[in-house]
Amino acid sequence: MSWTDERVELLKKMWTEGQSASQIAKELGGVTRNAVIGKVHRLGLSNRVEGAPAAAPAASPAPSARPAAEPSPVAPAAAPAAMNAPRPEPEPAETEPELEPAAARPAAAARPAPAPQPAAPAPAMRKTGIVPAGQPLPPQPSLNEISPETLASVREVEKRSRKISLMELTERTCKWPIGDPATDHFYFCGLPSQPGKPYCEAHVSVAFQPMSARRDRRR
DNA sequence: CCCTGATTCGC
DNA sequence: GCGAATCAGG
Repeated sequence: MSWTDERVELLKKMWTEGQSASQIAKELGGVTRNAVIGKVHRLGLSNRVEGAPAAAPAASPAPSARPAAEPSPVAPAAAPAAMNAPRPEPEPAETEPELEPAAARPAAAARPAPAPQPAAPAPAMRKTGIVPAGQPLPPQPSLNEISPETLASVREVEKRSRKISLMELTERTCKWPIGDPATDHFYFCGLPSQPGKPYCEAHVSVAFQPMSARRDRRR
């Protein structure tokens, strides 16, 4: 493989968007992330600053937070297929890469995760009256069990998700489903999952919640 | 161990 | 110019 104009352009685009070198390499095919990085430097666009820190931080296991206790899963296998039905399209289109690093994950930091109790079964879906494609949706945490901050960060993440298909899921990709499985607008988050967990940081914070937090929020 | 980008240097 | 190997770091 060689650096054709097209490939270079895709490289530039993805790098500008904040994609990691490995993701770019995967997309291009036939090159390693080293090749991508090398090319990036030779092109002189190494300075990726200027409001585009997107790349999923491949976070290292937080040492201080989350001691020994594991939070109780809200609905591990269940899918939050349609968090709220009125949502039209998750499509970010070709808009600005508008990003805010710090604000993107406030909820995760704000959840110390105390000792968990046995998880209660996921509550049945609230009567919203909207069933997009005829098929019943899987059980999912109701909206009033998710803190507004967490919800907001999740929505942000979903805009930035890699939108991968079932076949593209691996051990280390977030398996959080987005959209309605019965429609064309269905995909998986695909961002790097937390080590040992099926979801990325943001979705872990929704799926795994301490009982106390859930109790406090329940109505 | 997973990942990130940066640098070096033989080709 | 290219990119594997290596380095430094989260």
